[in-house]
Amino acid sequence: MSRPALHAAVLDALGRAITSGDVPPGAPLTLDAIGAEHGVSRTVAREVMRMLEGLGLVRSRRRVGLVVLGMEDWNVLDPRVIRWRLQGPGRDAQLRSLTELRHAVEPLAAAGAARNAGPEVRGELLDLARRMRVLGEAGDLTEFLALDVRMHELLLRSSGNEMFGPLADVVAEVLSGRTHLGLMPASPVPEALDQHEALARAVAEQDAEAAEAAMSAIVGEVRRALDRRLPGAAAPGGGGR
Amino acid sequence: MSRPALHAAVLDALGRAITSGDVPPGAPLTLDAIGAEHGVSRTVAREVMRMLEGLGLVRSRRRVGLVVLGMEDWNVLDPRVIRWRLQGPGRDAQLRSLTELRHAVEPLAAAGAARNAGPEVRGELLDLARRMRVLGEAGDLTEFLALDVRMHELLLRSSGNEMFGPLADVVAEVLSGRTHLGLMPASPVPEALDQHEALARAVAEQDAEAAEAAMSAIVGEVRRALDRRLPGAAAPGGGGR
DNA sequence: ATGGACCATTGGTAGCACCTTTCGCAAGAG
DNA sequence: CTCTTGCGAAAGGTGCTACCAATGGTCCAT
Repeated sequence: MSRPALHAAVLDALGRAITSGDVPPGAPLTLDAIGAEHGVSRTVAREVMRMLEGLGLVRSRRRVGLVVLGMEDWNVLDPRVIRWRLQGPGRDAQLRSLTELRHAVEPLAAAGAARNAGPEVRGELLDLARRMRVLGEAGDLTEFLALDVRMHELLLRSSGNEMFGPLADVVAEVLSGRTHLGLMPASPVPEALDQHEALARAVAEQDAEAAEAAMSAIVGEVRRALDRRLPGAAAPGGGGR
Repeated sequence: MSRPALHAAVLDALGRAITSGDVPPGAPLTLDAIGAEHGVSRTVAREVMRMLEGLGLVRSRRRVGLVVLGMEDWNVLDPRVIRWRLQGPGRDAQLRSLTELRHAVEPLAAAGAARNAGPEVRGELLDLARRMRVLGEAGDLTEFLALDVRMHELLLRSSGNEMFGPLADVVAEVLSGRTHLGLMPASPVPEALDQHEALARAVAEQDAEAAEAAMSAIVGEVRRALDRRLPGAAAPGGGGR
């Protein structure tokens, strides 16, 4: 609280309100209204507005104020937007989208890591896989989650592609969201442990193809589990509008 | 130019300066300096700073001013950061990274589009492929580029995953950058035309697997062409530091 | 319908009080 | 003489208020 979290607080409130659909697209806001609502001055309201504008959540127009934009204009890849959407009603859809994104990116990242990771990273991966087995079989979900997150982060950041690194936060959110939402079995299934071990070994042996396959298997399994638990929009064959 | 564009101009200048490495990480800026440098008031400088902060380019600290952050903190997925990096010295690396990202995402997006796209989109895709062949064989690179961009955009936006849509801008940048950089042959190779046609047909027939394969072939070819023209960091087998 | 006047609201500037953080300097200890 | 400790001052972001300019809806008059 010692931090001047003034901007952050207002930004968070507005961001959540918009991404949750609480403030629908097209709704008009004004700086004064924001200022009054949150008890801040016009200046800070303006700066918050600039940030929201940067995130594509609103657009500022003279005489009319701030117009809330629709999801098609949002910077849905921005970590803040992701986090906001992950709370609020769009959570399931967001989780599904992010998992598909993971399915796209992580296998390639694993392959890249197999090619680029240094000996230190390779060692840590093996160590992580080993400890995951121990903790997984012991049923310690919390610690298991931490290792899981760490492994994926390590791979994304060692992939040699700086565009993949930031997705580590996303993966962390998805994994922890999945765990805390009770979408995980009480104890990780043995297959998951095997797959992570295979993944770590593939990277350690610099076998890009095997790493890609292993990661693809892991995320694919996650995706299938998600579809099983959250029946919804993914029904194939339905024509769009 | 009718727009005041004051913020935008300063933001652009600062963003380019930072992402190009012209202003190195750790360098100190102050609001007053920014204001004086660009002839704007402190307020504008502050709002620009807030946007830069939102992009992860700088961090504001009391008494010290704005410290420029390193690339690991940048929001490298933000369209503005991408655009800035696409100009300036990091261009090649950026092009390579983005192409790899495309390689990750676009095949899945194509598969999604095959499942989700409505008849209207499917029709437009077929039409696009047809016109691409005509223009490609005529050697009209500019118009060809426009159609190419449109096709990829259509697929990304129809993929049913809202996380993929924003990447359409990225793809557009990459494609146009590639063309304008002379990385394209004077006339598109027939294979590319065939592949795009196969892609459009696969989506039209709602054959997700074929669409994924076709798109993978397209982007894979692009990637290989890029590696051929820009020898560099991608050498496999080299251990990290 | 069309043109013009009005005015709400953002865009931009200026200056102020406040508070945190850092730096420099001085004094004392070893 | 050097190193540590502590204190005070300055620097610079944080937040506020007040003010004017620009602009584009809105609405009225013709």
